[in-house]
Amino acid sequence: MSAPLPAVSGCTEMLDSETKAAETPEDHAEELRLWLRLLTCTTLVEGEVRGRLRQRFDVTLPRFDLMAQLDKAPDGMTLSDVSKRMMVSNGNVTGLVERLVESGHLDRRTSETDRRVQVIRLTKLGRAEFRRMAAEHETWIADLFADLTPKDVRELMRLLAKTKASAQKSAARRRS
Amino acid sequence: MSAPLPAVSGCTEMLDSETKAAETPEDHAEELRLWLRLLTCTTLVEGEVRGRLRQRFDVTLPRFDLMAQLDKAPDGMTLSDVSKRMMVSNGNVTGLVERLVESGHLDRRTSETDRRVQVIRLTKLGRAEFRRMAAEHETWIADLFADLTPKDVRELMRLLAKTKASAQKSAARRRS
DNA sequence: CCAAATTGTTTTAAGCCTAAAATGTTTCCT
DNA sequence: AGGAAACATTTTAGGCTTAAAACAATTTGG
Repeated sequence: MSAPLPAVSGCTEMLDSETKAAETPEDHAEELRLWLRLLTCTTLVEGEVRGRLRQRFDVTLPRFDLMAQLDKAPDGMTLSDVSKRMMVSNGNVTGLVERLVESGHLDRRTSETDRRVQVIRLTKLGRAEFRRMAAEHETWIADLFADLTPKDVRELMRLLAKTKASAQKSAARRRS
Repeated sequence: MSAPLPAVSGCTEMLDSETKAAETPEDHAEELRLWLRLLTCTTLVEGEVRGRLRQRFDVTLPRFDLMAQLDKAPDGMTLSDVSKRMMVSNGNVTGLVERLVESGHLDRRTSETDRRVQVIRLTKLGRAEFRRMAAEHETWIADLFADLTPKDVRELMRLLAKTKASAQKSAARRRS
């Protein structure tokens, strides 16, 4: 539709692209490019945030992310909840929590009504440190996205919501 | 400007938000939400692609990404080039290449004009396997983004380009 | 009631990833 | 020429991440 492709696809000119669409090896180069650009943006921002967190607070991004989840849940969360929210594996959370309990940022206890469940919370220290980091973090993000107008931001939010829904649908389709 | 904030910022009503902008503790909640949504989308798609690559081809995403870089460079690339393109650390590439040479997908040789430099290329096997994977990969991406119209895709490309430029500028600002 | 399925978590094995230090090579400058 | 700076890569130490298997506790359906 727009970008010229390198002379790779060996198909000859389509005479009737409308009616023969189903038989054409479809061109998804645009979607591919979109995915790469999405990934680039995320990698870029994530790398910056990671580096600043390390330099300023000597903390890793996964630890910060975990604390961010807990900050929104004053009554604590189960490990499964955290793992779903963060979209990482269960085993990953186990280790992360271990280290944060060790450093005094988290409190972990077994649920009294279901002894399978571990409930974790921020400690006073953990909450205080997180708030300090979060405040600065917000300014970094603002700076990283500074060239976007409020309209750009709104539009991106809308399109990314649509993207997320599309991807979730596709993922569900595969699982079924 | 748009979303109501929880009663956290203790400042009283602004009478003149235009002229006093510099003194207000600024609200960057929208950018923060945008960042989280961007991250969610990427994580979602990345997770799907990772899982499908493993199931269908028993290959990891980083290996696939590295082969994708090399497929575009028939004359090979240096490790530094690869590391810059992939936006990962040098040491990371060293290990990745090691394993791919081991499995017969990559060929690595020391440059004859500069003995510091290692040039890597896809082997015949590596190229063939990559092409097979890439063809399928493209259909996965198309499916994951299927609900986006061509216009959505164009608009996202534009806005993400702007986002990338903004983030790069911010990162450069910090490094200087 | 009790076996089977389900759920929540941890463990394991392997690989990915980073920052920083170390190593080897080339270039630059006087 | 010869030492300093720059460059490309590897090594190191530590942490992150995953999938799959193992374990423990609860729920479910005969």
